[in-house]
Amino acid sequence: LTKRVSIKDIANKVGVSVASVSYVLNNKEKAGRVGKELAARIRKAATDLNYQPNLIARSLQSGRSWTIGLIVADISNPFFSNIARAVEDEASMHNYTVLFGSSDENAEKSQSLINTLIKRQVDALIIAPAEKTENQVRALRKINFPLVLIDRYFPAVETNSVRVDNFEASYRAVNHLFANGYRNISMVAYNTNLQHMTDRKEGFLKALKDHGMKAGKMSLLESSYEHLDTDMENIMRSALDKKTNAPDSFLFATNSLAVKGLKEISKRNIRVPDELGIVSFDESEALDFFYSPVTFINQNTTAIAKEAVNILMRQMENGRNTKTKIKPEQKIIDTTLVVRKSSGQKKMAP
Amino acid sequence: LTKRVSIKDIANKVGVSVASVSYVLNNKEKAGRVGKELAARIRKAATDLNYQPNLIARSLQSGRSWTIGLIVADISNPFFSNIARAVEDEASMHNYTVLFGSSDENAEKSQSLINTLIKRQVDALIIAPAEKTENQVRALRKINFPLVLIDRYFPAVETNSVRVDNFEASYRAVNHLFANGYRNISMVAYNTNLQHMTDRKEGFLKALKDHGMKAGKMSLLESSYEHLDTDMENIMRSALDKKTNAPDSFLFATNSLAVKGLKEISKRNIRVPDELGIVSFDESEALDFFYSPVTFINQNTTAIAKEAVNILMRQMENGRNTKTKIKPEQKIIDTTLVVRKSSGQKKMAP
DNA sequence: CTGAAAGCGCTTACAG
DNA sequence: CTGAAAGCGCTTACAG
Repeated sequence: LTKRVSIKDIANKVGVSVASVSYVLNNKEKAGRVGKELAARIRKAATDLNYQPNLIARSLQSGRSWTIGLIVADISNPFFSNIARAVEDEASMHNYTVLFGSSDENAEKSQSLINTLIKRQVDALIIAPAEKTENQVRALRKINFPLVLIDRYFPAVETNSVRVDNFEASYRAVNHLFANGYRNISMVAYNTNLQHMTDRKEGFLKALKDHGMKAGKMSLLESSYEHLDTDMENIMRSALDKKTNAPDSFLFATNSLAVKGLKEISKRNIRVPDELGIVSFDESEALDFFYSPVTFINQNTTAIAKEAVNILMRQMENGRNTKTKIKPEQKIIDTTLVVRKSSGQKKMAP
Repeated sequence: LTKRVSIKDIANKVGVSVASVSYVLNNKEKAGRVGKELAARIRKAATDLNYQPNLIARSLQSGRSWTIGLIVADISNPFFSNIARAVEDEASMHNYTVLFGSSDENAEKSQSLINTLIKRQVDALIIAPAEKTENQVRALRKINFPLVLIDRYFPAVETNSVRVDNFEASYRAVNHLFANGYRNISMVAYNTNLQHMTDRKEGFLKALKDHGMKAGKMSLLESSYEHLDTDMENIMRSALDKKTNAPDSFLFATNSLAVKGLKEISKRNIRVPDELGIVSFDESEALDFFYSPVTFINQNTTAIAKEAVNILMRQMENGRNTKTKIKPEQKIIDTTLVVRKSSGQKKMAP
């Protein structure tokens, strides 16, 4: 790698001090500084030498890296890659670049990513926190580190967060299924204690109750994240192959669960929606291409990402101007229930 | 944000020089340096103060940022988000972190991303280059910047690259369709001059020729990237609604094209594969869930990403040890044709 | 209008 | 065994 040209090289070439070069290149000649003619020569030299400022040096000096860290469960999951794209776009509008990492829902990995990103001096973090990382978030709050949680959140930790109303979204989905004639509704969720998932489950259970439907042992089915494939195979088999009192509809709590569940449904000769209704959280191509396009709860990933970045920008700006401690913001983004064929009117058994 | 603790704070607390602290924290006490007892005290102080080294300062000093830049067309495209994930994992094994950016197939945006990443002192770049960015790659080569192209490449530029044999993959796909009775095969591709796309088109045309099939004006259909939706609607309409001599099969050159194409096919009452055969490049959930699961050419994204990172690691290592200029590596990763229902035996018209 | 100097947090030859 | 000092590339108050 050939040696990069620095401000010093320009100074030498023009025969002037590095200070003058720096002022000119930062457009700070005002302040009664550097004549027009000299400024022009400096700029020309910079162009001629193809000078690119070393932002690392500038960061060390200024204490700002103009970098945001993004930690999600898995960047290859379409929900998160859509968020990543929107974070990238919004951050770049504010001259920030994004460093990312995938936690794999693992607390240790999450801690290690946070440490790495902080050592790299990111100015702020956007985190979709994994289970059991509550204390990691608390520690960040304690040092007053600019931070916003997305998707998931910890009710007991006062911090910025952007998410949807998961309880309400589930509740509404069940209402919809009920209105279309389904009476034996099952939810398939992850067996995690993360609050957003708990909210989805509780919204589901509350809706069952409000409609006078009982929650039996087939109502709330849970899969682990680590053994998704085998868990989902078992769950779907025991539900779909049940002789009596089998579920007549499913609410999937995430797109990853829906994908696995739909594959099991496809294997069997079940007519959707005639015999089985389906609703899922999250947008995904799988839902579009399932033979009976799947009704889904659309989370506006772009809005979530945008809002998260903007909260950080605003607070960092304020933090620089005032000494008063900043009050955390909790933002709820609206969801939309996109109704399609999979949850159409149930055909009653003859 | 509370002030971060530095090596100086530790030195003050223990009553020792920053040099000693630095040596200990870098496990360089050997070299006849710092007694065991002192080293222990320094380490304890570091832990007590919750010291995290400032990697930006270290980078400025060492000239290495331990950061890799990744530029793709769009991080929210599953092909690229899978690559991003694999790059992340492989890079992290070598203690590198990843900065990413999406070029949107736009040469100006690509240049701006390259500039940003270089100013941020990334040690190397992994780029899926957009059209008309050949000179950007040349400029990087000229300053001997560690670089590897993935997915796409420029035949006229000698540089590292990792990709598949696109010509061969297309050729094989056509062979497969031909063997299953299809004689009026269309390819749907992007209207770009990028070589990987040209290779796919040429493999297709060569196979037609070798099987004695003529390439008519319905054979090679091209969509723009910018107006994908409307272009694909038009392309598919004119092909599918043709009264005579309509295509009996499609080879889609990317998953994004396939998704749009399959939606148009779904709208019509066409039986796949009886009336229409389909093969696509790239893995995707859409292909799995199409009512007739789609045969696809699987590019091993993990292998591509891993290989790209490893080429960079190897060359940076060598670059540090020798003065001899490094020879570029071109690596071809094998593809697999995953045969499924959509390209099954064609039913002859009665 | 302009230069010399200090400093951001670190590493590492150089003296003792 | 240990400290003082230079330097990575930049910015910015301080003197002139």
